[in-house]
Amino acid sequence: MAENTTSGESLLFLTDEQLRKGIEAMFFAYRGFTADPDRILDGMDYGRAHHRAVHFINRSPGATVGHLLTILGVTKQSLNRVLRSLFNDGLVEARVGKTDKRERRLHLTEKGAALERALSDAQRARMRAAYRAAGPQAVQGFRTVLEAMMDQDQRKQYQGLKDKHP
Amino acid sequence: MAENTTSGESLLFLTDEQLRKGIEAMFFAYRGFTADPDRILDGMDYGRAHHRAVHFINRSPGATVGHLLTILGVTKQSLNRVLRSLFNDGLVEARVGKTDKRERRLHLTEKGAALERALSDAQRARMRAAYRAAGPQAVQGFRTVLEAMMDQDQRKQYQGLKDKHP
DNA sequence: CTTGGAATGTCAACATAGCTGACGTAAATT
DNA sequence: AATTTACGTCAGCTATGTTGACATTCCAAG
Repeated sequence: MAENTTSGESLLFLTDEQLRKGIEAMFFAYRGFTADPDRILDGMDYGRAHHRAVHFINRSPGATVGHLLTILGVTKQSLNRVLRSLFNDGLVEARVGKTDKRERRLHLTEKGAALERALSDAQRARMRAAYRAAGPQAVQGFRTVLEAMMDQDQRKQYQGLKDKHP
Repeated sequence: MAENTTSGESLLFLTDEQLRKGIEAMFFAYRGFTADPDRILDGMDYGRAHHRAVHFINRSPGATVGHLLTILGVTKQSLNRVLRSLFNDGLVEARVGKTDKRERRLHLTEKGAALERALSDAQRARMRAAYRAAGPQAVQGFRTVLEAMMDQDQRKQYQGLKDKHP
């Protein structure tokens, strides 16, 4: 074995050059990742922020505004602008909380669900193609590295994302 | 084998739920990915756009403005605003092209290189930690999936990024 | 040699999506 | 009754993107 090893394992994947390539891969891949939904949203009065809101409302129906705020990591003023337009256009509706009437539980309307479907179909199609081309083994690694790249809090939110929420 | 298979290979990794988790992983991971440089830039008069410019100028010293434009995928007006401030602050300098005098070949100054180092050190540190935690096998998969997720053009740019350019 | 087009800069105007700060209201909690 | 929480909103600012129009310089081809 001519390679530089530590405890039997090559560390060549930790060179600055390799890390740099990883950084650039993230940059270019993220562009691809958002390209298709962006194309759909372009022309409508919506943008990436609306996409994210609709995505997570669909993902956690009945989520409160506060919950959405922590997931998206933006200010309430910023989110509110987005939600307002989604309300006005009838894509999202808010139901007053049962136990706590201050809360507004968010739900997609049929129209909102349709947009969400269009957006996520496009995004999933790309993801599916990439997954299929790369194979299950690679996908496993992909997910592992991404998870390791998150902040603590983000990782928790990510992992706890199946629960319909608090 | 109790799993659903096609040509001997489980396709469970292509379910909508798996794809959705992949999408969300990209979302949260990208936040982590940019968090550290953003923290450094915050307070200076610079933002993510400056980071990207400095990164790619460092990566391909002598690159022309046009080259940078195609890599970054923004308009010249947008890039110009960024470059102007980098010039004014003495982080980047432009040398007139030897053969084609219309071109401006971009280079980092010592000061610019210092900022680039600070930013990329931070970003690489996170990447390194993630890589180390995930292991070489996972990193391989990570890169494979990301590459498959890019657009054609982006992939070419990504792959050809070692060349010091035309 | 002239001319067309390429590489670049720049002015102006605008949109999106983030931010801070301040204030208001209703409902829950103490 | 007083305080805190959840949410909304007004106002203003910043960063980064966009179009469109126009000028300069210079290479390259007719």
